[in-house]
Amino acid sequence: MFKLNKMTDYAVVMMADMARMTDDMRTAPQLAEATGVPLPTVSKLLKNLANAGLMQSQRGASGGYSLSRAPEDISVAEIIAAVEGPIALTACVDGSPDQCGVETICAMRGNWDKVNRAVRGALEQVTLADMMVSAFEFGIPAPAERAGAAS
Amino acid sequence: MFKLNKMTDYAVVMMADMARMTDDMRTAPQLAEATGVPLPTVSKLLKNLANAGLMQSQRGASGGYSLSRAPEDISVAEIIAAVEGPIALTACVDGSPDQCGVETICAMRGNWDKVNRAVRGALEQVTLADMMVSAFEFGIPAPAERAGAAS
DNA sequence: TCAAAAGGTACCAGATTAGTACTGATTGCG
DNA sequence: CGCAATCAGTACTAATCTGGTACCTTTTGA
Repeated sequence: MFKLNKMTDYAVVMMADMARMTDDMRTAPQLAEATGVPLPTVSKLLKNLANAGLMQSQRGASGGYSLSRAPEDISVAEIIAAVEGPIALTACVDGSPDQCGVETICAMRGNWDKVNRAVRGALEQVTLADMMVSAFEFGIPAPAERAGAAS
Repeated sequence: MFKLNKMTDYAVVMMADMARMTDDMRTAPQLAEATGVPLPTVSKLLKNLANAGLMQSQRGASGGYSLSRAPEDISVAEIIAAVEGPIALTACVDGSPDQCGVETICAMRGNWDKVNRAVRGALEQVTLADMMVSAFEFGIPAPAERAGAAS
């Protein structure tokens, strides 16, 4: 299905949630409360996002996290990369030299790079700001509507 | 990581292999031999590809499979869709009504559709013919080359 | 009628993921 | 100074998913 990890889904939701209140810092428990994602998971995700430079963290009492950039400047590609590692469709294309024992297959691996580039390019076009638009500006689509097409 | 299933990888390899000899029909055992992919797996994949209309199957003795279209007319998107189901990055976007119990998350699900469309569009640009080019025309890229770059 | 090949279903083992728990490090505040 | 709140990191477990296998049925040409 090509589905991305639930983690990435969470990450985008969390960042979108933070994007709505950029002024103040938010703690992991606050975000867990706001999104409904279990706290340990939120904490882990925030750590990854901070390491990737998408968030700034402030340690100590009254610390917390905040977006390091404007939502328009954060692409979905970056979020995915932060949570799941570099965006690549096959296991064989990055780093690991010889884990695929089948020659005929490996002969084609280089071509997956085209696909990777295409996908990465597409994901870089979509920003965090894009992900917020309809939900918070145009209202949430009615449940009946979602049930038919996309829930 | 965003990696696609090994199945899809196999599928592309198999189809590319078949594309090189469109004249005659090929059987599952032949393809398994040629690609090094275990026979039962090949068989399962061929079935899916045939159901998706990417291949034509001929039952009975001296039967087999053949591509139903020219390699230039088969997109990677189609192959992925045939093997892994419809291309959608989240589990929640197609069909299933209420499997995500978190409201805040679901409020944003509609926006993943943008990402899905972007990715699907990108994958539709890459054809099976594209996947064959360098491997069989320009030669296989050196392992050292791949190890360094090629994200 | 037989054998070869596709079509289908069910199942198992290994790998991966999501989630939890625990411990350590940093910093603001009383 | 020391406590408490918060981030940081590691290790572990349970559950899901994937890749692969086995077995049987159906079709069809010789």
